[in-house]
Amino acid sequence: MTNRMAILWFRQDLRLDDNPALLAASRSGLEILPLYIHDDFAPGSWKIGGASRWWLHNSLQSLNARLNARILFQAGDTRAVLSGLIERFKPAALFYNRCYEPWNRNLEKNLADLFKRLGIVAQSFNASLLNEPWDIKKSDGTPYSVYTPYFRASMQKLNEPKRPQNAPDHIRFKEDQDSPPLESLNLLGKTPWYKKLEPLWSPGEPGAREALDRFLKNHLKNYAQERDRPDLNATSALSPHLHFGEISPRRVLWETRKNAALNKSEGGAEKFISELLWREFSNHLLHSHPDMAEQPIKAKFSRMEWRNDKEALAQWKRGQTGIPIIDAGMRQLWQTGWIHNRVRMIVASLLVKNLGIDWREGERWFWDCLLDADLANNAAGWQWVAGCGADAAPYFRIFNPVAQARKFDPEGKYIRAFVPELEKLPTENIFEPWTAPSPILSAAGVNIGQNYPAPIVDLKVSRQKALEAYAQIK
DNA sequence: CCTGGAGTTGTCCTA
DNA sequence: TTAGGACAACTCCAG
Repeated sequence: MTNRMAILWFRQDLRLDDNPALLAASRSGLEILPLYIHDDFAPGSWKIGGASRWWLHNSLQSLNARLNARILFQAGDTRAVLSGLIERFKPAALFYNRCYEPWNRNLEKNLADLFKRLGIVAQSFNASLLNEPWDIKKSDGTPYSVYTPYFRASMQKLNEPKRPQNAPDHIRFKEDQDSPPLESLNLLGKTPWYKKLEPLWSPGEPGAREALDRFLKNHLKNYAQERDRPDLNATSALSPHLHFGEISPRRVLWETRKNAALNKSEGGAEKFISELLWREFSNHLLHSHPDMAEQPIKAKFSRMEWRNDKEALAQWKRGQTGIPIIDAGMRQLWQTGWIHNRVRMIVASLLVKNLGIDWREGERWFWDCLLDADLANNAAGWQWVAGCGADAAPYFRIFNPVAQARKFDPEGKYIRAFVPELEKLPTENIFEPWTAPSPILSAAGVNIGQNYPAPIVDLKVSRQKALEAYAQIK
């Protein structure tokens, strides 16, 4: 005999607003048992990274508080946990939202069989994307590989978007269960390195909504102009919130359009929505190229011979390359768990094109350090920079980190924030301190090779080498 | 099947 | 100082 209860399985949808699985569960009239399973079963290098673990811990804590501390926390094999709970509670139904990593897609397929065998009604929903990756197709039925036509096709579907659904007024929980504490998931390591993140971020649904509102109020209007400026806090920084599903992309789209109509911010809104669609496009690509995180989309790139330079890689990771904008970016990543998008491109370009190191090394480092580490977005970004993506930059497009810094950090403010040893250099010298006259260096207390490294790579020479290497595999 | 237009994010040189 | 063209062709996509 079945209980009048349902399991609501939370995954990358840690919110109450516009959460279709939660809504379906609450409309079912059944008593709800909210469940979270920590099962770090991703293959190879894709175990959840250190920074993401901190975010997840805090996001779960926030969600649990919003659910009257009713979440049942479980660690272990998802199939085993679910079958055990189904045996024990005999729920009438199970509700969850889908995930899109290949291993999660496979898990969901396997679970469908399990649920069938156990005779339980399971319903899954899309809470993470505006469109399902497989719903956008060219007229011949095949997936897109170029962004712009993908964008146009998606926008047609989004002309009449579904209105985001508010959280249910009332949730009827199943009677008290003994639940292991959140701490039993062991998401936080012993070293409290993550203390430094606490003043910077607010994981959880309320923090996500605050970030959206702050962005729309202060930065949407000028987004098209200011989005590329790492020295301004002009981006939404919603990426970690979106990754963990603390805010719905439909909510973001809806509120953006509302704000744009009220404040005549159409230009900024269009650009911002286009960024939201890049997230969709990455998931579209991941769906048509499930091995995209490991293998170049353009097959000829498997012929590329990358340099195995452990020392240069380590210097890049630590922000000790001697190129200020690179070091600022890599230190921002290490210190804050996030990098401005423009700077992601610059540091990635240096690693892949100037240092000649395999893009997958950078991809893995980002995976461990980023709070917004997301398989589809991370892989798509790295493949784009490396030139092996479906829709990549022409191979001769190699960022010059000095020119980029001059253009997008014109006063050197961003560099000074993360590379304090260069703080006192005049702005005209801060972008390439190795060319500064020695009296200026001394006056600023900078001693190249002593308290700030000499550049580990000659930008001009390495650019030429990269052009040749890329010409080779054409 | 053919055709033409277009393709996130750049750099460097020249006039 | 600044604006425009070269860098290279190739693939994608819509009609």
